[in-house]
Amino acid sequence: MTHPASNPESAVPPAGETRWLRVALDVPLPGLFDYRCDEDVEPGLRVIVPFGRRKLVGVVAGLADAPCMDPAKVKPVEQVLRDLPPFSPDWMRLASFAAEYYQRPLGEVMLPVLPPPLRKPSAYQGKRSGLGPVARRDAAQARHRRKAPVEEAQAAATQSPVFRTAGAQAPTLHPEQQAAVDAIVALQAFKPVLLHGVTGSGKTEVYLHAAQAVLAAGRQVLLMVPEINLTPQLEAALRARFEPIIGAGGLAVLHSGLADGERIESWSRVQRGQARLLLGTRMSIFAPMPELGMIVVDEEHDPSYKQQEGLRYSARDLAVWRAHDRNIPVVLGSATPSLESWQHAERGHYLRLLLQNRASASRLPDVRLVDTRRLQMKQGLSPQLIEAIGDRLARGEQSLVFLNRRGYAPVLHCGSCGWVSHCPRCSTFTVLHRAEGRSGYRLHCHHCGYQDNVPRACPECGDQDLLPMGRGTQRVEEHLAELFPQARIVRIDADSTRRKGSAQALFASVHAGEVDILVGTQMVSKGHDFTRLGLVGVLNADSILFAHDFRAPERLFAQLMQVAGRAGRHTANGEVIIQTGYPEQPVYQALKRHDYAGFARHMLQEREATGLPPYAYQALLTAEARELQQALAFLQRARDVADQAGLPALDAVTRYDPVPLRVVRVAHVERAQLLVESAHRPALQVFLTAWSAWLPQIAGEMRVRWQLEVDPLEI
DNA sequence: AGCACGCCGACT
DNA sequence: GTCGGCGTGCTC
Repeated sequence: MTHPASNPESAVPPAGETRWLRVALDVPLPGLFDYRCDEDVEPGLRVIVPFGRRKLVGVVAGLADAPCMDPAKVKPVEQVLRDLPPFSPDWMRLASFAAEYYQRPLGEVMLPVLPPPLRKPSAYQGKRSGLGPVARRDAAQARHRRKAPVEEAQAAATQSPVFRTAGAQAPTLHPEQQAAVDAIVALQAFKPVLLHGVTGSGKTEVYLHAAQAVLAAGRQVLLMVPEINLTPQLEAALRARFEPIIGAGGLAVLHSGLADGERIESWSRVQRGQARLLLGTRMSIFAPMPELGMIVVDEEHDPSYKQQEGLRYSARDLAVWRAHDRNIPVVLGSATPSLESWQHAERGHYLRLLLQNRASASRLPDVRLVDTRRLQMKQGLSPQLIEAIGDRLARGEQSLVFLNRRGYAPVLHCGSCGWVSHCPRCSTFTVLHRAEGRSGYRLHCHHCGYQDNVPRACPECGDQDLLPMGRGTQRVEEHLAELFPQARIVRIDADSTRRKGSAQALFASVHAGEVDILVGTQMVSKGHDFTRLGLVGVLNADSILFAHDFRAPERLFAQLMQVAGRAGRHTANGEVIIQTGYPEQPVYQALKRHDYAGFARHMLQEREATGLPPYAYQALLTAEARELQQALAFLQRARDVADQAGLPALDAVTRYDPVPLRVVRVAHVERAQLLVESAHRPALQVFLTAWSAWLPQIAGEMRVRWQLEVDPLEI
């Protein structure tokens, strides 16, 4: 490159022609980066820029009159990408808010949310790249449509015949649903709506009717769901319902399971306004939607809305922010709302709409608590549950046995010396697994993926009598097969569905009535409407209740309510049997009464008394190092800095002591954390902003990896 | 985070 | 003699 001073008239245009750009790049450095450019560039466009020895795609965050550094050191933009319209100001505001709120550089928000090829310079440079991935995809689409319009129309017509015939007409709503739709449609501005509907009450129909009104008014709709892979039914239903209104390209889908090309297509169609309805997982909160008119967050309490790596955002919280920013309604739906949302509704900040009745006119299932303390259990199954499963079998109905623990047994144990199987890389026990599809057992670590053969004898004392302790889904499945040899049993968990498409196939066999007893982890609790399922049995619920943090009861309630909701949707007398050693616990008593409101009231009182969320706002600093001591020392210094450096809002922020994580070591890395908390969100925010400026240098000196998580879900 | 430069052990 | 370990320094 020619130096401007040595050769002013060649490489560098006249001073008046140079634009100074402030560019967001995906690098862990604070702030924006200056570049010069001699074409007209609007904020929101992507550019390819040189950065050190590599090239990066960045987003133009703004223009400046002058660079923030020596102009001679400012490099020129290599290429301005115009394959998509510039990101709109509201998209830029959303990204800026997320960056500030979650304490990360803007580029670490803007770039990772793009479909991967849109942020790779190599997709635009080199002989095969043509005009870039968007143009290539557009061309391929056009070719495809020219070549095979007939086949495509036929494929669309034959696809999911059930929904096509049944779904194109919107079903009539019952009065509660109609009232909810009317209330939502009447909103002309920002207003969060908490749609509290029992399982099976037809929340989805409310979303669809409300969406239809927004689409008819010419605006776009974002519908977020916790997981999309398990519910292709919803996509098919949306297609059938809305394609007549918004056309074949009017629906787009966005989730991490899509191939790059598919993601580019959805992204570009919504950004250009061609797609009018976007169905997606949490990542779709960052989709550019220039005419967004409503956001729906289905199952808003679901922890999947919290991103657990990189930028740890809550898609639900961002949905509320984005709706506020755009002054549009946002609908949060759940049978078991998060306590945060419930409290907003209690205070009148959110409009609460209630659906109390099941749409299919079936009753809610009876919930029975079986006190396991006074019972002779058979392999973890109470006599009551065994009898109930037998009854359902005799009536030709299905039963679901829910157990949140996969594998055969949680641990292998030596009866003579007390040795238990453990992971050499982690501070965890290894879980005994029966090999899928083969005979024999293996030991698995659920934290790092380590696997080992089962030792013939105890590594400590040589005793040969090693026994599995406790039980997981595999062992329960095995025992049920012994108890009910005539029953057709299927197990659905992360192990039995590892192969791609196998989950689909297993669920299909359940739906087809080819299964009598279904054994599964939480995978089975989401979304599925099993028509012949009459009984749900819950094993080992207590372990969820006591093993975790202060949100455990809330999560357990939601999970059990959801799994209980699988029972008796279409059968006459659905029943749920919960085996517990603590039937008097409020969470179980509330479940028995189907009393979310009572449970929430109790929990909120407890949270208020103990000063926990939603009465406090939290942030968690986590450190990772080879030795726990390093991690703790880093956190202690971070805390000392907070205490001594005169940070803002100090008196409004509680700093706790650094503590090791519950599972200290994972894959030879030891972890600790430090909690900070405030009753005032803005106070916590100003504190965090000042505090986090100190952290990189401390961590650099102490050679520790760290991350700061705002509004952590688990502590 | 990358990616390079830079100074010390086991290989053709 | 080199290939390669990862320590540390920089990126508009």
